[in-house]
Amino acid sequence: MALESLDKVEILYFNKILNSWYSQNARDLLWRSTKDPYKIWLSEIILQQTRVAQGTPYYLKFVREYPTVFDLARAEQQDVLRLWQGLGYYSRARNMHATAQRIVAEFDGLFPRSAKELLQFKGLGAYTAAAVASFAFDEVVPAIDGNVYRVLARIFGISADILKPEGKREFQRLAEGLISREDPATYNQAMIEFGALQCVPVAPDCANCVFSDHCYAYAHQAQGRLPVKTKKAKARNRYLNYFILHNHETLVMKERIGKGIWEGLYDFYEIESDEPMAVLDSFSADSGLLDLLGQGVVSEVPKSFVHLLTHQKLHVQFWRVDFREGAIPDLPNGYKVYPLLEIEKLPKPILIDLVLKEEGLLE
DNA sequence: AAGGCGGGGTG
DNA sequence: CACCCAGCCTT
Repeated sequence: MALESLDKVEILYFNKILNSWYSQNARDLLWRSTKDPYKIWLSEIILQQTRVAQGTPYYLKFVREYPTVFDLARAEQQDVLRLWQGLGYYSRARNMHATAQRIVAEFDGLFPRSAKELLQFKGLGAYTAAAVASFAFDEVVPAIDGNVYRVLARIFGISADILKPEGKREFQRLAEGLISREDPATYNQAMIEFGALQCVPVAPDCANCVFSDHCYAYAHQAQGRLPVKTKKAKARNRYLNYFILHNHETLVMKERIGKGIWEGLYDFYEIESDEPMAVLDSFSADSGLLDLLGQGVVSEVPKSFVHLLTHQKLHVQFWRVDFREGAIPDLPNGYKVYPLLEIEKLPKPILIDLVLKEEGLLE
């Protein structure tokens, strides 16, 4: 479709095609059959940068464990993180918890009804605020996520960078013109669904698309280069050495404090370097560790893993260090001894959880 | 404006 | 292997 000549008739035509497609192809997703703003908000936070298939089990767990915003607000942050474990981007869980507490304390548990008001809460950005206001309260605001950017860029041939503010404004203007005034919620759901099912990132089936006669990208074979997104830096390497200090019934762990990956989660005694290093070199950087190892028994050869994050490539080695009877001595600040039975309750990076299970220290 | 933040699926 | 995913926050 030609963007310059977009008029009322074309907008109506666009919505007619989109609605028709959606009525025949929409998936039956749990959070679509409710108008409860709490559940809609919960689903949107979980689905940020997360596929439906991956997020659905977590949505079910959270709705069961915390059926209302009051239940979530009352929970301990550690329990919320534990339920979130494995989903990634853990700041989402911390922000969601803080927002639930604000909604209860300042708004009697009632979500404000406009996207503009919803933006004040942690974890609610432009997309999520619009999604909640539209889905729960039928506000006429376009919810533009990665799917929608892709659909708009391709059909209308827009080459503005979707990661830059200027580009976002251009898509925002276009979407504000397209959105249905009569049923904005269905319009938003349909756009997102169309991007997720039909106008997919790689190798879309354009020959069998309801917009094939009107799509700029199909006409110009530009599907591969639209939308335009500036590239992100390559992942940097990090080298983590973990020592699993334990005896028969206890295990040493620490909470990750402050900025960086896995904030608020628990892992083991750790030594890190920016380069691959001989194990002995790492020890010399930590005299306390030498003392500890001297009093324990390094019971297994190291196990190594490569754990990929979007922005970091972690090269991780684990050692088991067994202490016989009695206490594990002289731990540095932050490290604590936990009974094995309590380890299960702690929120942990998925890699740490995996190793604990492999080592038979956790069910 | 740029960088940081998880984990899993797909070709 | 690269690329992507119902983005947001901090600096």
